[in-house]
Amino acid sequence: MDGMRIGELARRTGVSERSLRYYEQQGLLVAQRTPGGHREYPATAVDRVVHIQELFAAGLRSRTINKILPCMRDCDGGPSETATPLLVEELTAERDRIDRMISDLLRSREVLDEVIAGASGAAAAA
Amino acid sequence: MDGMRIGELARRTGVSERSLRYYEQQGLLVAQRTPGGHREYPATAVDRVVHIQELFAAGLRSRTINKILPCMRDCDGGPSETATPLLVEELTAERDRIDRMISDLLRSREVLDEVIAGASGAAAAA
DNA sequence: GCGGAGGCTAACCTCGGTGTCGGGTTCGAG
DNA sequence: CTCGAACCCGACACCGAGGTTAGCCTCCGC
Repeated sequence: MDGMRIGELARRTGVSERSLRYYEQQGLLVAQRTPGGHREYPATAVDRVVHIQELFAAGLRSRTINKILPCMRDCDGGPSETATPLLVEELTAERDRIDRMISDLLRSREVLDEVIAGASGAAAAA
Repeated sequence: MDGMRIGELARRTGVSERSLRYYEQQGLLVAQRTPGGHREYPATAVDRVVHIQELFAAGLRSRTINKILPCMRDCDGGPSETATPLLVEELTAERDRIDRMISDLLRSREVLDEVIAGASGAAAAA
């Protein structure tokens, strides 16, 4: 129920051990250490890692996640820090970046569709 | 009117010499060589580079562009190769990949919006 | 033929998350 | 106590378009 080591956390979250160590290196995840130096995670770490994964999946960089995490409630059970307007601004900028990527990709798809249509037409004509 | 070297092509297209050499390395652009080894481009290269740029701007990778280019008419004045069904299939796969990226990003934006909403709410509550 | 502008190649760096490898250490069951 | 599994850390590879540097060579006008 309580402590687990990195292997089990990896198994439970589906995240590789490598990534978990990376998260720690980036300050996203903290771990107690056994006297021998092995990482020891509390049960709440599972949820935290899941949160981190969601944010990574959202295309955010570790630096950004680092700022967001302390503001998320029910992330670690701890009291959520107050979100500064600056943070909100940064997150909004981040969302705009994603918006731009989406419209770029939509345009990509259009171009590709045109090419496909042209290619199909050529094939049909030949 | 006819031949030009890499510097002029770069100037006319606004693409760096480095990129032009990269395009050649990727098989997107061919160049004659002078006896001394300098690249010699025909006037039509300008249009071709512009096409390449459009496709890059559309977010396509060089590998994809490499497949598309020979099928585009009025690209180089040459006869457009007949699009094989295989190519159409590959392009369609590429479009599906882009579609997946788009839906991933849409979900990402949702997640981010939730975080922003939460953060704003926390700030408002504080 | 000389000099400067322009071109050539090869090679390293960027960014960021993660796979992978290697060599050393620790844990825990038997 | 011993052995194997699990863990530690550091470091390199990767992807992709292209910036940048270094050292050498070519082109062309004078």
